[in-house]
Amino acid sequence: MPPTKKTLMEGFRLMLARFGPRGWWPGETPFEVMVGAILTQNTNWKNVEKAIANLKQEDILDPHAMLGLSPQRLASLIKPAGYFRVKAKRLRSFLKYFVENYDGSARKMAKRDLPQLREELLAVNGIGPETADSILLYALKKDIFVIDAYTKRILSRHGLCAEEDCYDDLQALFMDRIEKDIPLYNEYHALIVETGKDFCRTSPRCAECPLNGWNNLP
DNA sequence: GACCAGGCACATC
DNA sequence: GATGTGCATGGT
Repeated sequence: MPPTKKTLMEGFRLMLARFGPRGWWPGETPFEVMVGAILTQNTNWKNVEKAIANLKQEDILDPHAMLGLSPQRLASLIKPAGYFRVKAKRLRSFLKYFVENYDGSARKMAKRDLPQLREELLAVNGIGPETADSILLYALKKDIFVIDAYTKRILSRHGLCAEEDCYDDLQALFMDRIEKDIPLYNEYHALIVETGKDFCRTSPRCAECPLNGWNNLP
């Protein structure tokens, strides 16, 4: 039932042919990517953009500056992204970690190796596996494959994973098979999100699904 | 007005 | 260990 490398790469090819390169992550700096990764938890990206625009407007899209805001002020600025109270708290947890350990420098942070960084990030309140891996791959250019709800749904609809598979199972499914290639990891996840927004919601064969025929399902 | 969106922590059994 | 629930805005 788990896919072969060939199957995984065929899925990638199909999605890329449909959508083209997605140019992820949408963000001008590694820090903006980190902030976006927390703000987009269970939230539409359009809403995150509004929140980030507010931070830019105030000229405080900077780890030290953001940490200097009161929690209430921070929450009011990120309001459009939803869950603004919890996310203000989560952002502050991350900012505290980032400033205390790396002086708010993504370049310094990136010098550490992947396993250590992943462990550190997962220890920060409000950062789970998807957020940690998004920061690692898209902000710090580490070789880690990002899994999300779409990934599971798409694989499951196409008979390529079990319904009960967890985050780590699915991550291993990809990383044990496809080349260790950061641009490929980047694009593959982005294409899964693009596909998942409109397809594979209920059946593997919606009329316009770019993955029709994948894994030779009837 | 229901439903969904690029999750996560915490309570409870 | 599995399951349920709160968190909240904005678009369709």
